[in-house]
Amino acid sequence: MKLKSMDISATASASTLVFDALRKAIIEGQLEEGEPLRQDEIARLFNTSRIPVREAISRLQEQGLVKTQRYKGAIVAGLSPQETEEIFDLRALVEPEIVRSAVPKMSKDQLALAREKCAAFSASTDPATWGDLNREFHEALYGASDLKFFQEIADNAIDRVERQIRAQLVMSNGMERAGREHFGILEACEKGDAELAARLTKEHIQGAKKSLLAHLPVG
Amino acid sequence: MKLKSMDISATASASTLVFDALRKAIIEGQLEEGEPLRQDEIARLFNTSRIPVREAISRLQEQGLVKTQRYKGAIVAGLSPQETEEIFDLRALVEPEIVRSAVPKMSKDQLALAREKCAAFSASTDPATWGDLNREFHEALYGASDLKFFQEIADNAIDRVERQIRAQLVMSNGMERAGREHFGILEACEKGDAELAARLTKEHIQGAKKSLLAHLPVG
DNA sequence: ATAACCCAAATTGGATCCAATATTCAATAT
DNA sequence: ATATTGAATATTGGATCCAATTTGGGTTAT
Repeated sequence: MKLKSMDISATASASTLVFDALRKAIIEGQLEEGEPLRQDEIARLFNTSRIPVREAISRLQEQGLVKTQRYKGAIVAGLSPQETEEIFDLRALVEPEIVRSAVPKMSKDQLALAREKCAAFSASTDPATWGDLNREFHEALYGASDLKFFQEIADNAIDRVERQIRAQLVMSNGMERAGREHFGILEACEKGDAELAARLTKEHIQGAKKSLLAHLPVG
Repeated sequence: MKLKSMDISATASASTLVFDALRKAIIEGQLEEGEPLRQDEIARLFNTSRIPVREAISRLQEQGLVKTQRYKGAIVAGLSPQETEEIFDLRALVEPEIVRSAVPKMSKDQLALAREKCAAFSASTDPATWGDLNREFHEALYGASDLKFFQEIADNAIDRVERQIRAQLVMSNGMERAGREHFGILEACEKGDAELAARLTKEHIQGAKKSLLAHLPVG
């Protein structure tokens, strides 16, 4: 009998590793907005040449996470208040559709996972983990949806405002409100009420946007 | 007095040139779905090395226009009927919002341009130009909107289904219907009726989707 | 002292070369 | 005849080197 072919190694290419690491560093705020990305420095950090670094940077640019200028290099992209607002509007348009399509397809296991993530988020007292836990809850909710392009867009939109989301969570009662709203969305999913879940998701995002804009320079 | 530094040349980088050329070739259907992109061959075509080609391909992959496999290279990405349907659903969600936001901001000149593009589309008898003219009309409509992320998404979505759009236009009465609907949308814009323009845009996209799916293998 | 200028250092863009992997096809065993 | 093996070829991934451009500091003229 023949053995099943299984990719033991599954080693990603160097450019992908660099891409993932830089993306993570940017959305987590370890690299500040406007900070230049020096190819040579990054290459040394990852023990590679500049070739994979350049490929990673060009992909990051395509995702809007960095901006590059010819012969001047790449810097971490930032968002104006208007741009931030637009991204939240985009999320408020797209993500309710993802939830609506996901609700009728959620399995017991997926609901259990979502409930677990919801609880973990509400229980966490370490601000450093809030961003990840928030995202894990939303991903658990969206996982049952088969709208993969919608999810791509939501993922990228969240990437771009991840820093603002984290700021919003630590703000005033941001964490408490998010926890409450998550629970409401989860309950709607458990009841199988796709319309309600979609509406609450939209309100959740719009609420986050409002509370964020209220604390922004221009408003 | 010193001269202002102005980029006379404004020469784009080789990777950008390759990227633009490949993107154009893919969405226009000159490169067929599934066709492999050989780095060496493309490099020779553009008189460059493979480095800029690889950068271009990685950006195309990020946009979903090609798929790559490690050590196997890139092929032109295709869409299943389900994926095509999802992209049209995404367009039907996003593009009406762009039009809605654009209507109150349209200048006389922009309206005149849109009318011109609308007429050019309806008047054209050369199927090879229909895709471009269709796109130019929509871009003229969307131009006044300041929702740049929404437009990025619409542009990419249209890129991915450009081949299907072209097919839809040459199908049965696709061209005639599109011309009529374009005119309706334009009239709503000229009246300043943003709601109507948005609704007609949504129906325009949903109609194109339906007529496309009706002629697709699976349906 | 200040502004214009010029040259060296830093940085990016691209070309060439080498390594790793996949593919093809002929040779061989069953 | 068919399946398997293995070497030759093709192709991609990455490293190193060179060219083009920007940047920063020192020099000089006013």
